[in-house]
Amino acid sequence: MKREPLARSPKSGNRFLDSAAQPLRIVSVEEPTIAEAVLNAGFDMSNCPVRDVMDHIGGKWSSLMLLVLSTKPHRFGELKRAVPDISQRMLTQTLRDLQRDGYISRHVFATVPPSVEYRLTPLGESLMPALRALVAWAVDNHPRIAEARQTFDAA
Amino acid sequence: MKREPLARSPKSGNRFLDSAAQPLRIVSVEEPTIAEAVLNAGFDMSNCPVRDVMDHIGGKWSSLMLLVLSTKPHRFGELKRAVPDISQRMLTQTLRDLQRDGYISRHVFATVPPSVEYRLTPLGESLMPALRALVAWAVDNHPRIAEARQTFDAA
DNA sequence: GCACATGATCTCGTTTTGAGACTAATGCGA
DNA sequence: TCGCATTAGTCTCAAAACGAGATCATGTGC
Repeated sequence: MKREPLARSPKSGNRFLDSAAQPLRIVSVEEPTIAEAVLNAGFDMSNCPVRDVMDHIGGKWSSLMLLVLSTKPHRFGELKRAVPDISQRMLTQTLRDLQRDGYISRHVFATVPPSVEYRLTPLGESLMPALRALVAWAVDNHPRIAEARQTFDAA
Repeated sequence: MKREPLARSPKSGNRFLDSAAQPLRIVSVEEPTIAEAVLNAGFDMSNCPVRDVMDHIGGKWSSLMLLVLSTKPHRFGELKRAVPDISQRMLTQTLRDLQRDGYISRHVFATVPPSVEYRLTPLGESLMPALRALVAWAVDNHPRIAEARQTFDAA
């Protein structure tokens, strides 16, 4: 259990507005509250869906799983072989989290040995364009990132 | 040990499928390898840029930082206030990782007390459209996810 | 019997994250 | 002048997440 820590308690709340009461001295630019920043980004912070969603699909294996499942449904063992360096433990957990959030569905076949198939739900499908866009960006800009990293590490 | 509290050592920074050290096992006969799956998704797995990039911008705070910085440059303290529930330690680390990968730049002003400003680089800016698309999706679909989660937890 | 394959869980140890105290030089009020 | 706040971080320690491997139940082929 204890699968909850990922879901931040709502009352650990973000008080974005108290910053408005803090005038700055040195660099006199007034700062936007998180509410503003986030509104500029195009969403409402009131119940912070961003972190709620991003923390899940941004998990170490989640996006990779979704990507693999977007090609066709996979069984547990297929996924394990498709992503060789995921531990069985994390595979189980990632799949369950994805299922819990409604991105994928799980179908058990009472064969012997039993087999379990995972596939994207419509909700999961609807995420793919945005996810692929991010992946495409990653591919295009990976060299630049590698270069920046090298430069940084040299210093 | 390997405390290295803040500076992630360059060598440990690449623990995701180091393509050189751990070649993909193309063992499966009947199912698509990760390489195939990922090629279908539109990129080359040979040096796995996806996890390399996704694991960073998909980090717990990275995307939020980028989002906030996309509105305007921020100082350290501003960021801290803008995202009240990030610890100073994680803020420092997130910013340094982002800087290392070339998403943001860091400018120190020798005022007193000293101030440090962070801002998006052109590379960071170029990521924003894709990131915003993901955020937009998150906002649009958050209710569905919450519902799925509730349904799942009920069972 | 015995090994094998399935999907999943348990235990253990390592890595990453979180909470909070602590640093430096200086400005401010009392 | 004492004390306290400011700046951007660092340090320590505990908690959480993660990884590797063993284990489980069960039926098939040998």
